[in-house]
Amino acid sequence: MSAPTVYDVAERSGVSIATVSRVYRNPDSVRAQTRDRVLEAARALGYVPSGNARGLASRRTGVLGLCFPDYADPAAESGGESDDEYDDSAVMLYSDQIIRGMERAARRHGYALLIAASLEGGPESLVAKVAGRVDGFAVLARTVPTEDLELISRRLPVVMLAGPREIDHLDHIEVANTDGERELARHLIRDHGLTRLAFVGSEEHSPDAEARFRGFREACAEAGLPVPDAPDLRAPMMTQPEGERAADALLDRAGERPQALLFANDQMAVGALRALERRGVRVPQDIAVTGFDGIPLGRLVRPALTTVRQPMRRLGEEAVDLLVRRLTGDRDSPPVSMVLPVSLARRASCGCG
Amino acid sequence: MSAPTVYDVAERSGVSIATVSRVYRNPDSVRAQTRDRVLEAARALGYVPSGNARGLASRRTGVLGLCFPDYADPAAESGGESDDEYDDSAVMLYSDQIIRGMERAARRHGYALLIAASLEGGPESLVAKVAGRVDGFAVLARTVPTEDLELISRRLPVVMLAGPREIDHLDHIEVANTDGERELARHLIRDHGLTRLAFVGSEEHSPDAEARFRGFREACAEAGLPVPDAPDLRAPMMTQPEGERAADALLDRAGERPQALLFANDQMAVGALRALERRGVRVPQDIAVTGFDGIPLGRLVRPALTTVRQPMRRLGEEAVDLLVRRLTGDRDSPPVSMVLPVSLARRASCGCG
DNA sequence: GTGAAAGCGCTAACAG
DNA sequence: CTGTTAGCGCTTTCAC
Repeated sequence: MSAPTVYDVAERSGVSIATVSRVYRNPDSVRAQTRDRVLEAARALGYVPSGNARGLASRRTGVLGLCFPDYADPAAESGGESDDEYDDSAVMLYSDQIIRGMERAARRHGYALLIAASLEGGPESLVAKVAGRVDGFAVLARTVPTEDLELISRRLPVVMLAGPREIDHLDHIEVANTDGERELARHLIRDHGLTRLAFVGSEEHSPDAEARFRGFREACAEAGLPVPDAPDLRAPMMTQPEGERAADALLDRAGERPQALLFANDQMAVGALRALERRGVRVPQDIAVTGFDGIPLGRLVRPALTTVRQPMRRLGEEAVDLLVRRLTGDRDSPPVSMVLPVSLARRASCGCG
Repeated sequence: MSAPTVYDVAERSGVSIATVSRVYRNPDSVRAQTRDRVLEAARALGYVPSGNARGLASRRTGVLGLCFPDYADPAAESGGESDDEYDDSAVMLYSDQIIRGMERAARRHGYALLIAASLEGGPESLVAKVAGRVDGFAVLARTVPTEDLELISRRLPVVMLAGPREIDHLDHIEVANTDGERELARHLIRDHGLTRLAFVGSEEHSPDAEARFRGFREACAEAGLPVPDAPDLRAPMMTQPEGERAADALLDRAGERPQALLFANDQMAVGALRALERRGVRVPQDIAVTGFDGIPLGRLVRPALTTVRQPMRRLGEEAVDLLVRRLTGDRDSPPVSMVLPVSLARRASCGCG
């Protein structure tokens, strides 16, 4: 009943355990005939090398990891209102895309991928579990307590994804939030001739939203428009319902109605679209709406949402490449901080397409 | 430089390694004061338990696995023609959905998920790698040589996903291909009053396509329509280009033009849509088109594709539940064969919506 | 509640 | 090219 080991295979094929090991590790270092005997015995016994034992002995696992928060999914936050029309089988989450990117890249380098979403703390926390079983791993921003990361990163390569750099000496990859929003606002101003723009940020501590707001300000400054000190509105959370509420609030304000609503993310923008439709305000004729992220849902809604697309897939790939670099010698070159370019998706909600 | 171990922690906190181990495994079995000392020492040293060592000693990893083929993605097969409009960030692949389902379920049960797409064979094959590092795993149909599975399943629980049951004594989950296609055809016949239906299958050995064809036949029989012995056409592969070709071929045939084209999968149906548009044949007015699978792309094309949606997400969840059952005692109850229900998505391409 | 000792199954020098 | 010999870092009886 208990699984066969190298000893069983060695005995059955009349060689030593070292040779069995070699057959699996470096087949060419064993005479073909011997190798075949070993393989045959292994086959007969149903032998499968224990990854744990190998890992223990060789101090490497051949596995890379990814920790992501449960809530890392803007799309998942929509909560109760699961429009059957947009059932979640269609909605690709951030984490899904990162996983895909990492999996591909990992495979190219001969690694497998271990994924885990945040559980609860304690000594048996998520990170510990992952960290103990991989050669290196990526963490989506704010998934893991900084303190834990600090600790773990002393023992194996860690790369932080998205979000701001929380720990100086860790490798870190983010997207060009500021550039993206600046370009988006610039497009609205220059190509559509809009001048009264409103930016909706977040009350939550969101460095991403802040960076985007900075981009917005820069575009205003460039164009000689008034440069706001703070977002026109901060939503309590960056969800669809809050976007809906935000749109209502902004339109109900006294004074001239803005010509464009720039939301810090797509979820809110999609919510806003709904509010505007309800109020009979036409998009983009009466008002333009934009988001940020490039979630697939943005393409499904009407009008399709103009937004800034984040290259999540590439984020995952770069993460793996970085980890592999660290694992293959380059252990102590200075920490990398990489900013991936984003791209503007001009769709109907701003008057394009 | 080398990572601290239980010994280091034990020494620093003045206890034995057994106690250190207990703190991580069963905190309550250690006096609070002792525990805190240990935890503090661990923290100070940057101690992270080695998953490999734990796995070796305890004979369990707390990890479940998934092997999926590289080509498991109907959506990925479209190959060269990457319509920028449908960039892949929007396209959720089967494997992505299964991963998501498995990850969620695994997390609920306290497991992490190890994923790996097929690499190459050899002793160091994909399965071996995964199999050696998990407590049990799921395999997408035809990812892994039957022979290997046969072997491995002697040592740990394996569940096969989708496709037909290749190995009798393995747990197996599939979707209701026959039921789904039957219902789809019935809908065309009863609700839209169509009588000349053409089914496009595959030349490849595809039990799924065959099962769907059976459903088609049953619906025909039920309705008193002629029951074909074989699909009206078998495409060499179930891809978009082949679907395009198939539509052309079918329309070029002598005799009355069919009123509906039922494709064995969405990819082909999407290709067909393109062919029909090119020829100026209107869908659904001149001819109805249906697919099978429920890929997101089907919702983006115009007209939106009527299809049968497979619950991939649930497939993943059920797989995990099954594995966990096997891992918690129920080792030798007879193999399960589960068929998940599918659902009809009536959209514009059949005349609905 | 805590310690001592014996492996878990493999890799990694080092010999031969 | 193959065998010998130590561990890798932890869990697990079994004592105390």
